[in-house]
Amino acid sequence: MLGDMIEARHLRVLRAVATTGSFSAAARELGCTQPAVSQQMKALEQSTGTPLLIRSGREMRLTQAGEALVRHATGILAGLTAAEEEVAAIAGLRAGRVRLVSFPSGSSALVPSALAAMRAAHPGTRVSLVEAEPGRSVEMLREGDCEIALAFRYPEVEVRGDGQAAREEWDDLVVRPLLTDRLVGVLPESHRLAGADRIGIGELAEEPWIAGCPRCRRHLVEVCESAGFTPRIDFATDDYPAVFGLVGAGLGVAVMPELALESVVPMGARTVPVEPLVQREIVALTLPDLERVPAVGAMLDRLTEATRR
Amino acid sequence: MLGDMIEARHLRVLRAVATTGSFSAAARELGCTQPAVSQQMKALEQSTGTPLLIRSGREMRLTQAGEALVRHATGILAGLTAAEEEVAAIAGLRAGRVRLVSFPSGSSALVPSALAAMRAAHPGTRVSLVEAEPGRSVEMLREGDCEIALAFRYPEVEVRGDGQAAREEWDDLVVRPLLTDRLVGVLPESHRLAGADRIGIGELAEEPWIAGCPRCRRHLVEVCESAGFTPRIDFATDDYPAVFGLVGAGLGVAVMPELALESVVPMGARTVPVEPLVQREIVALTLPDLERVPAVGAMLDRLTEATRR
DNA sequence: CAGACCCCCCAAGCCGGGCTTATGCTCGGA
DNA sequence: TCCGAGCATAAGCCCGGCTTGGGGGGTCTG
Repeated sequence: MLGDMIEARHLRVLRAVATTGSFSAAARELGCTQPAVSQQMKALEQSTGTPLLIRSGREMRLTQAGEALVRHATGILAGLTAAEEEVAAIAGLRAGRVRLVSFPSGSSALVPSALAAMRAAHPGTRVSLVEAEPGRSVEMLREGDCEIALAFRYPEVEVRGDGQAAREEWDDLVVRPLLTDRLVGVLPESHRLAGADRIGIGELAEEPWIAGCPRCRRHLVEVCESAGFTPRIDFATDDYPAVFGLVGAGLGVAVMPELALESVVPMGARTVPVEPLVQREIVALTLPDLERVPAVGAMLDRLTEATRR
Repeated sequence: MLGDMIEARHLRVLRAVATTGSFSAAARELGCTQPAVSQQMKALEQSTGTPLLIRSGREMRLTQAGEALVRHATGILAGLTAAEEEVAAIAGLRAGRVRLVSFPSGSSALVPSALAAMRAAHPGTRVSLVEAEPGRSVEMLREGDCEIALAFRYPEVEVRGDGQAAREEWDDLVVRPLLTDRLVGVLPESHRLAGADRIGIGELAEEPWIAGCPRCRRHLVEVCESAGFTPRIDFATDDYPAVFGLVGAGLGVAVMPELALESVVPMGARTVPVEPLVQREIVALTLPDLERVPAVGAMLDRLTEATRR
C-alpha cells in the first residue's frame, strides 16, 4: 500500500542502462553487480506491466514505454538531486535561515558579535533578528515564528511552595545559559551614596525608583520586599538611556544589568554595586528538535562563544 | 551504493505528514500504521542528516529543510505519477505506437482489416505502415525500426543438406503464421490451357515467364527445376497489375498468390490452378520481447483474426 | 573453424530494511 | 482526575535486494 510506486532507484538504473546500452556497463557505472541491474529491470518491468527493454542481439534498446520512463526520469532525478542538494546545503551550513528573537536592548554586545561570527563561519546562512519581551519570545518559539529566543531569568528570591514558577515554563525547552549578569545600582551624581564602594539595597528604601520591563520590575519588588521594604516606583521604561536620563535628572534610583552599561556612557549618573548580589541569567532558548538543526545549533554555539571574550 | 538516494516513498510520506499535520492522520491517509510513518520519517531525517519535523506540543511543523523537501516533492511526485500514467496508458492499450512493415502489395486485404480492427478496439493506439521486402523488413525488425514485420516464406522444394536455409534466419524471432496462400497460374486468355481445370507446371516449360520479386523468382526457378525444366524469365516485376498487363498482352505466363487476386480483376488473363501445389506462407514476425508489448501483441492478434473471415 | 571473451540469465543464500503488533509515555480536554 | 489521542520504542515476521557461482549464447579473432 505504501510502495506500489515506481521507485527512483529503478529510474536511475533504467537511465544508466539506456545510456550505456548494456546491463554490465550500467552495473559498473552504478557500482554494483550485473545481476542486480538485471533484477532491478525485471522488477520495474513487472511493476509497470509492460516490457521496457528489448534484448535484440547484442544491443539493448528501449520500448516506447521505456522511452517514456527515461524521458520522465530526467526531470524526476534532476528534481531529486536538486532536493538533496538543497537539504544538503542546509545540513552542511552552506544555507539555512535562523530567526533569532531577543529581548529589547538586552544583548547589545552579545548578539552583534555572535551574528558576525556566524556570518564569518557560515557565509551562506542568514540570521534575522527581531526583538520581543521574554514572554512573547517564548510564545513565538512555541508557535514556530522563530528558532532561537534570547531571554533572561532571575533566581527566585524567596522559596515559595512552588519553587520554580519561572523555570517551569521552560522545562520543555532547550535552555542554554549564556552568561549571568550582575545588577548594579544607578544613582544620581549628586546622591549621597553615589561615591560608595557598595551599598545595601535597603539604603535605597526611601528613594523613588525607576523600573525596567515588567519582568524586571516584578523582580525588583521581590528583592526589595525580601529586604524589608516596598519600593516606590515612579517610572517604568524598557529604555536604558531613558533610565539614565531620569536618574541623571535626579528623579530616582534604579538597578540595571551590568551588560547594559557596556555600550553606553551614563550621563549625570553613577553606578555602584548593590548588596545582596542580584544576578540575571541570560539564556538562549530553543526547541529540542530545533537544536539539532545545523544552522540553529551553529548559531547557539556562536552565542555561547560570544560570551567568552 | 545504489540506494543512497532520497526515495520517492519518503517524499510521499513527508508530504502526507505536512498536509495532515500528524503522523497518525498521515498513516490513515496512506493506509498504513502510525509506526510505519514514524519510522519512515526517522529514516528520512537520518538520510538527510538534518531534522525535518518539529514536534512542538501537539502540532507538527516543518523545518526549513522539511519545507524544501516538500516543495520539491510536489514536482517530483507529479513527474512520477505522470510517468506511471503514461506507461500505464501504454500497458493498458490506451496509447502506444506500432510500426508495421509489410511486403509490397502482399496484404491488400489482410492489413487494412487488421488496422481497422485495431483502431476500433484500441482507439488510442497508432499503427504505422510502410512497405519493404521480406529481407529488408526483417533487417528493420532487428535494427529496431519496426515492431512487426509481415513476410512470407515458401516451403523448401528439395531437401538439401541444410534443409531450412530460409527458416534459419528467423529462429530467433517470433513467427506467427497468418495464412497460407496457394499460387495459381496466370495465362493469357488466348492460351491453349487457359480453360483447363488444372495444369501441371511442366506444361508451361516452354513458355516465357513473368516473375515477381527476387524471392518469388528464386522459388519459381526451384519449383520449375524440380519439375525438370528451367523457366525462361523475360520480365520481373513486383507489381501484380503489371503482371496481369504483361500476361494479358500475351507476353508470357506467371504464377501468383491467390490472395493477390482478391482485390483486382484480371483483364485479358485467366487463372488456373497448377500442380504440384505450391504454397506461400504469410507470417508476422516480431522480437520475443516485443511480443509482450501490449500494443504489439494486440496488433498481432488483430492480424491473426483478420485471417479468419 | 575453434577458442576466447563478453554479456545476459538463473539459482541459492545472506542480509537489511519495512511493516506490523504490542506497549509505554505525554499531553490536552472533559 | 480520568480518558482519549498521538508519538516513540521494541520485538518479530517477511519481503525484497544484492551477492556469488554457474550456465548458455553470440561475436570477434587468430
